[in-house]
Amino acid sequence: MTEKEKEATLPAKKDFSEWYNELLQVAEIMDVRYPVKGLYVWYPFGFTIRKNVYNIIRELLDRDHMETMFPLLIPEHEFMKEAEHIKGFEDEVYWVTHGGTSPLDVKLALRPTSETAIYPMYKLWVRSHADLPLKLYQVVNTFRYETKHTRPLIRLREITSFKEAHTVHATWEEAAEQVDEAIRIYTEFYKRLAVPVLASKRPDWDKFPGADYTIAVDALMPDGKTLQVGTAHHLGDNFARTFDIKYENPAGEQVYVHQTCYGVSERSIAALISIHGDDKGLVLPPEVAPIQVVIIPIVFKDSSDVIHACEKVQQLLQDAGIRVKIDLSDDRPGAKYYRWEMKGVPLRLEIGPRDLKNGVAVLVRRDTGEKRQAPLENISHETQETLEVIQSALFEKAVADVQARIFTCSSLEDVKEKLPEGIALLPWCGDKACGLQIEEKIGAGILGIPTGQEEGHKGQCPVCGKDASVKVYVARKY
RNA sequence: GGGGCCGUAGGGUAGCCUGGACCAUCCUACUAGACUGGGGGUCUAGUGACUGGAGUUCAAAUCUCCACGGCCCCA
Repeated sequence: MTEKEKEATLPAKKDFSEWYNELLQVAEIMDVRYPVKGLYVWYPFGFTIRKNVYNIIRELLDRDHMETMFPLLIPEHEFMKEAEHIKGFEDEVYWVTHGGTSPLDVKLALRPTSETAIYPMYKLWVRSHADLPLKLYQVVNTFRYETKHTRPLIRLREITSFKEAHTVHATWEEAAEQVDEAIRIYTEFYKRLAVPVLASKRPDWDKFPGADYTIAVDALMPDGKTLQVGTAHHLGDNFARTFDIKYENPAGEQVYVHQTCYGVSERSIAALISIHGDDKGLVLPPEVAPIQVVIIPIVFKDSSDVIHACEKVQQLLQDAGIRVKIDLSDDRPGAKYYRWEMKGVPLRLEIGPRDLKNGVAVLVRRDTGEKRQAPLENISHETQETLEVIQSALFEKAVADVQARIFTCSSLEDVKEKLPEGIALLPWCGDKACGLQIEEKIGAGILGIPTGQEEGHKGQCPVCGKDASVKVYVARKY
């Protein structure tokens, strides 16, 4: 087969958009053929990745959050309570208007997010300072009527996997601390996916509708655009006043609570796939790979001892807690290599008659292609160790890539030149008018002020020329 | 928000402008069998499609309109 024909299976990664769409299909993540715009179907293989990814976020949250589940439908009068919130979402809400053939007296919204479903109940649940803090989360689907270009896992009409946490605190300061904690949790979560993220405080005009402020984490995609993959919002007492959520403090006074909410979605999986994948297909970090090791028996006529050896190895690996599969299909070995490379299996193990004679197996890393022999006698230890090496190698490589694509700039021309590659760091005076002009002049967005940045003299604002005390991330956004 | 292009087996294409028969064609995929087997195998025999609706017509994959879906450009 010629090189050209091989490429026909999957476009090169440098053609990122085509590569992404095709990969979802060929690697069996999502089937994009569902006949409604913006809705897609999880293949079982993709869904297993999802399961593994969400197990991690659950593990992290379950340390001090409780999982819950609220209804999908929100009555109109609750949804319409918070003015800012409505303004932010009204254009993208689906409404249920009929029960059978009869019009409903009260229209029901399909949640675009769940604040207005949850907070009427929080009003009932929160009575005293002893009830606080309250930290709940749920993993649910949400609906947004996107009119722009929809894209699987990234811009959806049904977000199938929205993990949203909603916390209640006694004071504004405690809530602020929870927002920081949320960002720490997300950073750890993404590290487990081997995805480096940048945290920044969103500018005021880009915060969550109804929030005091928003801190978000972004991932840098291969095409140089950033993908917002997690947000944490300080809601102040805005929703508490709207939904009348109060507690009795030790002094016996009724006071409004302070709240936060924070979420991640299947965009996490979009980032995971895009950042690590290559021209041959998926590259999955061992943590989330549905199959961590695939064993390819190299069989000739009558080579039942090869099969037996493979089964024995499979058993050993399974006992060590490794997700392992033997490919016994009657394809040629080469065809199997390509198939499992497409599926992103981190480690391939080849065993043939030649290896048996030598008492070894051939180990092939998916991320580097590196091939080496390992003795069969301590195969499970070798495998385990290699998987760990791959996991951290993927993260380190991704971190280095992001670092190399953040550019310190001082002028708008400079930013324009650098943006196709990645992210710019630019001084900004903090004035909204200047910020909007920056965005307009370079045709990109201000992500925000990097968290942890110390204020001080950072140069001149490229618009008004005044002294700037902060630098902001600027990037082309999804 | 405005404009343009497109929709043919599971996937990729030809045919459409200029309506017509025949099993519509090729690559791939899938099914069955045989030979094979250390990087996408070969042969044989099969399976499978004109997005949906309305209109024009003796006749529609082809022309017209609407819907749904996809892609691109501009703001």
